[in-house]
Amino acid sequence: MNNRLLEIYHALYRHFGPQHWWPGDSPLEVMVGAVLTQNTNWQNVSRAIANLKAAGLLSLTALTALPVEVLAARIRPAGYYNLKAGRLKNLLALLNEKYQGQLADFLEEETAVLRALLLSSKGIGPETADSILLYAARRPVFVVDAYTHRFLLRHGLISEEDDYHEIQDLFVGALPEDAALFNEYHALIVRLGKDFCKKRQPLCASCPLEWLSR
DNA sequence: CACCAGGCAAGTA
DNA sequence: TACTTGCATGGT
Repeated sequence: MNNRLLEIYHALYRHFGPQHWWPGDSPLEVMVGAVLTQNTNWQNVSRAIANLKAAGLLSLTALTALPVEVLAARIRPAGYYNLKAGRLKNLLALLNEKYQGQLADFLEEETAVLRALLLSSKGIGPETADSILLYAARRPVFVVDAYTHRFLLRHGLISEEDDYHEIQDLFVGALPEDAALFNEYHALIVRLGKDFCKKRQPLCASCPLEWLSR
């Protein structure tokens, strides 16, 4: 029934080509970006990360030493800056207290352990945790975001009440457990969302997945 | 001008 | 348990 999901992947890949995600030069940058992009346009997140880089602050020690108010000021363009500065501090505290600031050790933990640790940090929910697992730790974990939910709903592949884990299991059940595939698939879904599946456009006239509804 | 964007947690009933 | 609300900037 649901190897539609594999067909969809191939259709998206044919249409858009590889997306080269995640935009981030290091695992730390990916983790910071994952928090900053919560309910926020990536363009705004880029500015915030550029600010941190320009100030030489994109390291675990520098961010740890930085007062939370100063961190908030630097990530201002990403929106919710007070909230997100606190969330980043929570994550830094976890790394410092349980892993002595050794990010590499943290990222080598078993996937289930890593996920539980991330979720225990206040401000990291399922999507942010899974983004970090996939894009920073390179684990075969499928990320479900607002775009994923919307395009599946719009094409009648899920119902309103399906939650995060049910949608995630659809993909995991239908696809080979391959981190590179999950990475590309999620990136392609976001690309589809930006180009064809916005909230405003009721139905995608020139959508590359037009064949689905027949 | 209104509405939207790679969410999450806390408050209410 | 099931809604609702706060958080905030920059683009369309």
